[in-house]
Amino acid sequence: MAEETKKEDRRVRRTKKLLTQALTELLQKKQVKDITVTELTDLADMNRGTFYLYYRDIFDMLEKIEDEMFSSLDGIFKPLEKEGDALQIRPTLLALFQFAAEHQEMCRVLLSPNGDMNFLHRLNEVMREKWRSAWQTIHDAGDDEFDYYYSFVVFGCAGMIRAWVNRECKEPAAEMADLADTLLRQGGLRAGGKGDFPPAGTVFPLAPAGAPGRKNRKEGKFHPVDCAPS
Amino acid sequence: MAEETKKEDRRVRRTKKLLTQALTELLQKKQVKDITVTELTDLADMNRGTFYLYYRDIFDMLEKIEDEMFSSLDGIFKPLEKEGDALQIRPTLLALFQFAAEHQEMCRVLLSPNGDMNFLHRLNEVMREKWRSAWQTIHDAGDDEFDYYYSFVVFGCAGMIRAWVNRECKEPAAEMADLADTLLRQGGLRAGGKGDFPPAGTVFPLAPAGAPGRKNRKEGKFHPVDCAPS
DNA sequence: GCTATTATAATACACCATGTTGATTAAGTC
DNA sequence: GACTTAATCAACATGGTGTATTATAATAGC
Repeated sequence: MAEETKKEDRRVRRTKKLLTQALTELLQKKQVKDITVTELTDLADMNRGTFYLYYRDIFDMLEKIEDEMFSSLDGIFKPLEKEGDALQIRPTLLALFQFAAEHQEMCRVLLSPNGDMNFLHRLNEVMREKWRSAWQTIHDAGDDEFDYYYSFVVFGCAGMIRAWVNRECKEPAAEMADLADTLLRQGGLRAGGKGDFPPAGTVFPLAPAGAPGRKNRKEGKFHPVDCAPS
Repeated sequence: MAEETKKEDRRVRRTKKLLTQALTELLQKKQVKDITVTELTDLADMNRGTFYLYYRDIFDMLEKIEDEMFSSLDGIFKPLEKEGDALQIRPTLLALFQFAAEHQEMCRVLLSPNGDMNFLHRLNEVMREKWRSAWQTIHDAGDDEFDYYYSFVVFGCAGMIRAWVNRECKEPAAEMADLADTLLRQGGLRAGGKGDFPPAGTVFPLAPAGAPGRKNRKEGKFHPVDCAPS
């Protein structure tokens, strides 16, 4: 990952930065497949040949950007998984949402309709082993169930992140981590409910226009659970 | 959607079918962006110009295929949402997994690393209103929370489907619906657990090599909950 | 079965982004 | 200030694209 410890030439940094900015801008308007190298370098105001000095094509560039994002994500996770230590679900969730906030624009683009499935795939890969230990600690079930479980969890969190960055990360990351934590522990239907939770098999009537709810709602706060200190 | 009620010419059906087959085959090996019209029609053994009679480019073709999939999904959902009737979570989940099984190959491709984010986006749109009523029935929370909730649910289910179709839908759709139902009602961590579920904030120790669990596991069955009759 | 209709094949064409090269100029490093 | 490296510029062959035109085959309707 960090095979280039020595700092890059200032010109290289500048070039890559300009290209990344231009790509981010273009991705707001059009799909990746419709972006040409010509228009990218044109927007970045540099020679087209310069692009090929670093990237094979637009998709390759996107992948390299994701590389950097994931190596930064690894950096966030590392202190949480010292060998022999413990996996902490809440701090891991918090780290994930902080990561999303830091790379807000790119996350918004990558999880948008024009986005990149490979991003989700790689996120899945990265998270997998982190959750396996927690899963095995409390479950009898085998690998198959774990596969479905963690796929649900990671994709579910990605969905939350998608909605969150689309609202420009209005809520603090800690709140999102709390919400995700609650969803994971209490279930999507139960979390935040009124208390009289219907059992499985319950048929929910279609809510009328002036539906109940949303009155005694705490200002900007969801349903905080206590948080494990790091 | 069904703007063409009159049956298409047999030749048209044949052409579209051959093209779809060829595209599905190519998508197993390479990314959408690397597939050319030339090689597609070459594989389908037809003239290149014929492709342009129906599609603008490869991506347009993929989108049209998704159109047909979603209209079929609508067909599955319709009988479940008669006006004035009730939204039934479990049957809806079952319909979703049956839909995925029917379009197994295409779902596998669309949710793969080479897949299409727009597919997830459209799935999100379709499911949104179906869950809102159930949400409002039992929650005080407002729209923001709902956004995060349903994004979590839909993406989470998509993750499960992804893992499922990657295993060639080994388990019956009903089992997957049960598992999803349990995940939604009891939470991802609690579902299938040993009973002594740790409270929020618990720190999970990293599981040792020969971890406990996976012994008294029921053959091919997860954790069935009772199912609401339609 | 015959005819009118329509889809596909066959071929040709201009267009443009691509990817690469070699020489030149500019910028950064030490 | 000299050395090193990055970015520019111009040029080029390549290949897929999208479209048009004509010919041929399959289909649908009666």
